[in-house]
Amino acid sequence: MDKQKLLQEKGLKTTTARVALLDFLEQEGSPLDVVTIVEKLHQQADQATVYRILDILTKKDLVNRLEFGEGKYRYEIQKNHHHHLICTNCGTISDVPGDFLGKFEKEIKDKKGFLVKSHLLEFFGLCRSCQS
Amino acid sequence: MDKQKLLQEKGLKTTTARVALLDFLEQEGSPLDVVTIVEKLHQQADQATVYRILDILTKKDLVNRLEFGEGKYRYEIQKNHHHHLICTNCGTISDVPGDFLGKFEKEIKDKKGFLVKSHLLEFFGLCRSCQS
DNA sequence: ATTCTTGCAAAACGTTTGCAATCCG
DNA sequence: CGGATTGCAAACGTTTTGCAAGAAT
Repeated sequence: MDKQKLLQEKGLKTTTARVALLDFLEQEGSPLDVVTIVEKLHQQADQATVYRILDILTKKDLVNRLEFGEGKYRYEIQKNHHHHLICTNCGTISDVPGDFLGKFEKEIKDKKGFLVKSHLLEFFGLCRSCQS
Repeated sequence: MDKQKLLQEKGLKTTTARVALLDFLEQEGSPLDVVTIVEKLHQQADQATVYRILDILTKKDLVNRLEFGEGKYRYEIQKNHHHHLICTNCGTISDVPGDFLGKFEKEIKDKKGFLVKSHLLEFFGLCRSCQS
């Protein structure tokens, strides 16, 4: 995917830091915290810059900001709607596809009058190799 | 509910700070952040103490720790399994009862081999009075 | 040329910790 | 009495911000 075009479409200037960050997140796939991102980006962007880029990319929906109850944020490249399976033993994070809450959100609208715009759903447990 | 008994059952000493905090959270009902709790507790407990109490009460399942993507934790008194409807306009938080994910968690186990132990689910949108 | 973006350093914010004093059982 | 709990202050990790320099359109 052409990162330059992606950025232009969102009205953002093309900079090496932004392209590097997008490339990196795309290649990684799973949600990472900022310390890790800065480390792996290896000098290509200052920490403050990383925060600023992640912030603006999140607002432009190119990146997804998540919380896993760790007291910090994680970021991943935007993809099809999915949730995460977080292994509380080894820390591995895998994706689980699908948006199966639509039915329930309609129910909420009907019964409570609350109009759901988005939701946050993550699963915690044990991955296959950590069960025994 | 008798807070002293509750604490004793969990092997915790009865202190004025703990009882005050439990009373307060029970009376409030919805999830609050620590600053708010300390404020409303009005001198009945230091901030560090509040953190420590919330920590231990969370571990003992008397209190529930939540994250709403705000970069901080919120705490509520433990009640029946439920999720939250968070109005992104006025900030009001209401409960929505029910644990309807069991079916999907079984599916996850069957298809992915991942054993779900707990989940995190919150809904964001507009409450009845903020739609127009 | 003008506006946007970056690096650096400092600050802000939420949370945790060390230690001595105090309280509970 | 002895161990658990607390207050205070300091430390910590994460995130944000001010400002001057630099880069993109």
